[in-house]
Amino acid sequence: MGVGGSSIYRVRSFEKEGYLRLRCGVCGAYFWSRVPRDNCNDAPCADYTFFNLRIGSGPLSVREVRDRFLRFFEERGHKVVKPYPVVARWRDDLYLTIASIVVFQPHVTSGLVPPPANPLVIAQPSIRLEDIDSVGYTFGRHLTNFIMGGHHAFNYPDKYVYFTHETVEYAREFFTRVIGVPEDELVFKESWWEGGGNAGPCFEVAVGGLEVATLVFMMYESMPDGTYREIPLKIVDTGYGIERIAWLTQKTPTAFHAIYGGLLSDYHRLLGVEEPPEDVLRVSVKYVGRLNPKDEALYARLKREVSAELGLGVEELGSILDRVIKVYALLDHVKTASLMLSDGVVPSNSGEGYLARLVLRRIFRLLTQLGFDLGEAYVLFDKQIRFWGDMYEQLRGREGYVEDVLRHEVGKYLEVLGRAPSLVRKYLRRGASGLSLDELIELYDSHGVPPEVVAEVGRREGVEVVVPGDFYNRLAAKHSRAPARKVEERVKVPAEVVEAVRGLSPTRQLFHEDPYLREFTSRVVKVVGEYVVLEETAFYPEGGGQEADTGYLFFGGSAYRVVDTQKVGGVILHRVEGPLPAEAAGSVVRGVIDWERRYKLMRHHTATHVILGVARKVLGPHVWQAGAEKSESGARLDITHYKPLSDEEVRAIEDLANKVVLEGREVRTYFMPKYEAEERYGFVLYEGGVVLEPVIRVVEIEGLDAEACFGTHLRNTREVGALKIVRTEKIADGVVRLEYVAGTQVSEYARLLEGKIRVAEGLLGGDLTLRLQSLIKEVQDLRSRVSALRKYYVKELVKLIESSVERVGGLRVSVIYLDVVDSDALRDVLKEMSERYEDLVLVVLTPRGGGGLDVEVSEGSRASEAVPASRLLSGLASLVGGRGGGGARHATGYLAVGDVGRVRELVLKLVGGS
RNA sequence: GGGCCGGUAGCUCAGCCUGGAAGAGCGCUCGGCUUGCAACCGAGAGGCCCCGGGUUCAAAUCCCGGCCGGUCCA
Repeated sequence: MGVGGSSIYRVRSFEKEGYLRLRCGVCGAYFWSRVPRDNCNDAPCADYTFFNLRIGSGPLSVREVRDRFLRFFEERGHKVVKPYPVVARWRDDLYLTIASIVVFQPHVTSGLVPPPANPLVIAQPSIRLEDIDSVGYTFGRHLTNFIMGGHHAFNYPDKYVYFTHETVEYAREFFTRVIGVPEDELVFKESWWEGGGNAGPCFEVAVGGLEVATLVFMMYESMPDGTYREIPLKIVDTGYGIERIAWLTQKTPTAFHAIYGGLLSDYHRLLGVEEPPEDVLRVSVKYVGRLNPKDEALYARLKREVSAELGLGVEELGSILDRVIKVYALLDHVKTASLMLSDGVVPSNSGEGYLARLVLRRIFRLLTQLGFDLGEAYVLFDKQIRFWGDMYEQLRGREGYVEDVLRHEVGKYLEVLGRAPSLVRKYLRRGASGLSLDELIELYDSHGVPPEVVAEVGRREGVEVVVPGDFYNRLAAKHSRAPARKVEERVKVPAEVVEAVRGLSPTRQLFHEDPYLREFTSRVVKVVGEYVVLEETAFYPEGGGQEADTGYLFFGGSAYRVVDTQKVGGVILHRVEGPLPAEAAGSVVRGVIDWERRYKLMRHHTATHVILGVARKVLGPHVWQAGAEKSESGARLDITHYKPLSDEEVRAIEDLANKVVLEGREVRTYFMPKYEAEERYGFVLYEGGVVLEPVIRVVEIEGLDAEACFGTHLRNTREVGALKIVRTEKIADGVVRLEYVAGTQVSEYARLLEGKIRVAEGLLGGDLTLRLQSLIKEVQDLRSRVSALRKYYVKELVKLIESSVERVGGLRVSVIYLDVVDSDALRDVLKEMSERYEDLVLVVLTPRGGGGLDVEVSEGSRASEAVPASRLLSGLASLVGGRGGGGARHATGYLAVGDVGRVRELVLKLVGGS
């Protein structure tokens, strides 16, 4: 395939059309152009000059560019593939669809599954949040959502489609003929692409300072040591920036004008921001290609230079740009959030939900800065949904959900902001002056209070808070030491066993052919220690959230208990108690599974599909499985939902689920090509997890649910018997857990409840409710009696103290011994007495385990000056042994003697002697 | 999934760093002042200091482990 060295960049078209290989005077990269030029024609090396080009196509909308792009490649033998959701549910290493190739990773790129067509073309809505800070400032070069036009060819060792030459020729032809870019303006810059563990050379295609496409030739795997290894599959991975191309053809001052059309004016009007004169934008846009406005110094320079050129005040220009950039950012962010939400993302504090919240919070912050009432934010979403509804079909019909979630998120955001002032004041109070960077970071990191808000509160408190310009960079630096640790798969089968069964042919899965099969015979393939491999088996191996089967293997007149079943590759391993003799290999065994256990598992598994399908119906299509577990005794299912379930909702789910059970819907299981299944059922298929096989097993409950699932299921929902939700709980923000039981476990559960009630009634001696009522009354009576007695106790105590007072050196001293202690009442008395008599020294002794005495010393204010309580106590302790301490008016401790009389004498002596 | 912050009266929180008699404001109850209300003045009730272990003479406070909430980052 002619791969290797830099020759990969020498493609036929360049030679044929007379392109020159040149070097950029700014960035030093090599590039190809038909005419000599000093730079690579891409920002930031070049200014935007595309406004001055004559583009043959005339102005094209985003939709028109997309359609032309698809048609162009369709006419050249590419099959058009329908776009995928922006939330990458088919991947567990990525939350968002960040490029068209993501749609085919990792199942196709790794070679496990053939692509749906080859070559193919797709216009994939994509979301990238890493440049979210720049959105608006660059007038549209950065966007958080865009349509990536990708044509892809997958070259296998035994099937070659096309590679570099054709790819470059397609690009040349598309841009010159379909879009009508003058060929002399077309530049192909040599570059290197890396991502997702793969790498390869690429061309960046630039026109008039604008990069409009990237042509990647994925051919290496990035190794951990930084080197590359060639992979057997060579992939053409291209990305055409549909929005940028539309901008190029429309030559509007910003990409937002080109993309959002009439929405732009609507947003200005709604947000109360005046549209700036066109020359302000025209002049500014020339600079934003070159100056990165995220850098504050460069943004300031941009304002200076633009205002000089226009003869406007820097201040005036600055305030225009600051506001209009926020409008642009809002157009972009609201569209991104709408796409994410309508794909069913539930905002949360983890997972993809967090990314949705991140975008929403930025929106709220921008709106607040523009003085817009957050309560009205939905209007902005509504506009976008209407505007884009016929181009992005997932947006339609989700308005209610978007509005509801939005209201909910605004509420949460306002709550955080509401907490901000007191929080900031707290930080201000404890510091000497102002706030340190660490404190600012902590406020944002731990409490979600952005530094602007901190500064604002600080101002109102009369404290100047300095926010460093690179705050967010510093924050990121603080977080960079947190490598995402790979979740370690729990190893359930020892490595040497895995090694020993490698290469064995897959076990025939009788449990799929007939999930009701309880007994079978099979030849033994291999015995590895306590593990047995059979040719075929009805034992279900743990997987798909269903526990492993147990049972018996019968061999040579003995029964061997199967305690666990696991699957390694396609080989099923039975772990038996008491090893099977090695000579069993080759002979026939009889297997019997523990049917009662298995049937309970099947009931709970099918019940789980029912509950999920029903929850989606009751709560809405944003409900996704976030985890599940089925056991013999019950099952639980975690679903994404943005608020806790009400009792009514739980009841509705339970009722509808039982209705589905009663209706006796068929549960069908079949194997189906992956793409056909996705087309038919959508990505709800992957509720239980991602499947990396060309043919997937689909379990479908008629009219309710279809999931890719490995588990064993009932034939009909009627067999579930009955369903009872026994508990719901919010396990994380945006995730609700449902626990339920099915079939005979419902009666088991009822029995459990009954048992509890019976035990309680046994303890109470009668009817639960009646006895509780009378008990409560009894407790109340006892309480009032106790408080009456306590008053008496207090009075007696006071009498005791007063009658035992001895005068020593101008102070009253009382040493009393109590063997029944009501410590709350005692403390009250001590406090009161020491306040009443300022010359009182009061020592209370109570018995302590081991023969010693607990001591509490309480003194009036004057007494405490003469003989501080703690000194008195330590004096005692040093004489008789013990420890203790406290303050001048109160001290506690213990003494190592039990002789009250002796202690009394010592106290009198100590007080008198001081 | 990980980091950080928090959980004390009905509510909002202080006290925790540096262990020694559980606090404030609002709300509540009663009384005073008022034609009445609000305000004001006075008195009072209200606490498993999230749970479980540990250290200590002594834990709201220190240590360990949980639970719950918040937040930031993947």
